[in-house]
Amino acid sequence: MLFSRLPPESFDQLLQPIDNERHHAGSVLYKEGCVGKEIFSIRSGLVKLIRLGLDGSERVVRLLGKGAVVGLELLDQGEVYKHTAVTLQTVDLCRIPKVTLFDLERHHPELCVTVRQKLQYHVDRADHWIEHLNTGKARSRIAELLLLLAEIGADSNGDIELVSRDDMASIAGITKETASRIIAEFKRHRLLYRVAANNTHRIQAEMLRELIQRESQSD
Amino acid sequence: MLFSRLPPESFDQLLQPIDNERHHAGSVLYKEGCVGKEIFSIRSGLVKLIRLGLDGSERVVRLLGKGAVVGLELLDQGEVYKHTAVTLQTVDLCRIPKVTLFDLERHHPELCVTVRQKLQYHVDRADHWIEHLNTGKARSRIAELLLLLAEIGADSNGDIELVSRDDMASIAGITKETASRIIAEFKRHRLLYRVAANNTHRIQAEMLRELIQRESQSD
DNA sequence: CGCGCTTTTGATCGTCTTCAACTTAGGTGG
DNA sequence: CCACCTAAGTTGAAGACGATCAAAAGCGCG
Repeated sequence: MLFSRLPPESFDQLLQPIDNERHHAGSVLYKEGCVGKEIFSIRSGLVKLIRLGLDGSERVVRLLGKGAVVGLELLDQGEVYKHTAVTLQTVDLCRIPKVTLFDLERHHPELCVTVRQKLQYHVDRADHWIEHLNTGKARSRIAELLLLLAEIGADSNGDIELVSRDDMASIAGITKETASRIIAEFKRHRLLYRVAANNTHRIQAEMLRELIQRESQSD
Repeated sequence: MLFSRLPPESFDQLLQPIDNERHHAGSVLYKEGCVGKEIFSIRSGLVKLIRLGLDGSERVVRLLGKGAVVGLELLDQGEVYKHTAVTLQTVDLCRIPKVTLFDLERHHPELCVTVRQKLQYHVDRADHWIEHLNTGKARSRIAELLLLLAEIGADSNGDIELVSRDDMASIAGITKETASRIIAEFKRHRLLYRVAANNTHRIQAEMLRELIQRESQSD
């Protein structure tokens, strides 16, 4: 994670502690516009970053999993968070005070590069979001979403936990009804099926990719 | 720009030069997937970053103007560019070899923070893109686009240079015909009008914002 | 078991896409 | 300087896709 390249003794005399925490699904890590002093490194589970519209509607702008760091905007850009961060599953994370990061950075300048890489990851994810989750027909977008979930949120078996239809809708820029219909269609065609009592699902990644290709060439 | 906080003498003995260049509209700065050794700091004019789809279609993922730096992915992330960068207008820029940046960074560790801020800017722009240019009805999106152009690309009079209908379409995730119709409608309602022989236009920012609000509450 | 919430499904409606024809603008060469 | 050519933009008509509204079904939980 963020500090994996630092020697253990660097942590001996920190002014503020780095906490490990476990959150259940639906926990709000922080809110858009609120002053904050902590960033979060995700050890496991999925977190969504959302923006609230004037009318109260929410738009998901990023899904982040293991290894990602959220709240980095606090470092270079003022004291308020730019998104609301909500856990989508049970999430294990480190809560890192911003001052702690500054402390460590003073003795380990190379940490700045690590942070930059974490930021670059956000850029890459955002670009991918625009290109794949907000482009093309609804069917393709949901297919892309399933592939994304498999990429960043798969368990040891490669299985995924589906997000709510509302979240799917807000991710893909469609309505929850459309999302529901498409998921139902995918299940009927066996592109997606449940493998446990909870909402653990398995996807046919290759067939989903073929579907995406078909949809785009017909346009 | 990127080096504004560095002392002038830092540039005396650089191994490689920093060039100032002027490009006309339609110039390709670099291509997605190509190995590159230079980043670009924009002094004036607009640049688009695009991603190419499997079918040859292009998707604009960012518009950048004065002060933005493009190609930063080379620093932390391998040697190839992740987008194709194309100038939309006459653009003045600095071409900065990546090794030069590393050189300078060695003697000026604070430069790393500056780079981080430039990256954070990309994240902010990408989030804004998702929230405003890829959400809601086509009319709102085009209105948002005009506001964006005014924000990052306005001249000293606050006037903007319109982008092509194709670019509008690729930015907002709609078709060029729809973009054309909406621009025509805006002109009819005097939300937008030409102020010179070239395509310099003036917008009624406040009325556009009202339009956006109206559209979203009726959903 | 009943309550509330999410999901599903259906029917209708509106927006945007698509395809095609036409117009305009810009650039080149006669 | 104008005729021509090509690319960009405009406009219309048709149809598709997704949104919307409404109702029913499924599900978790007290």
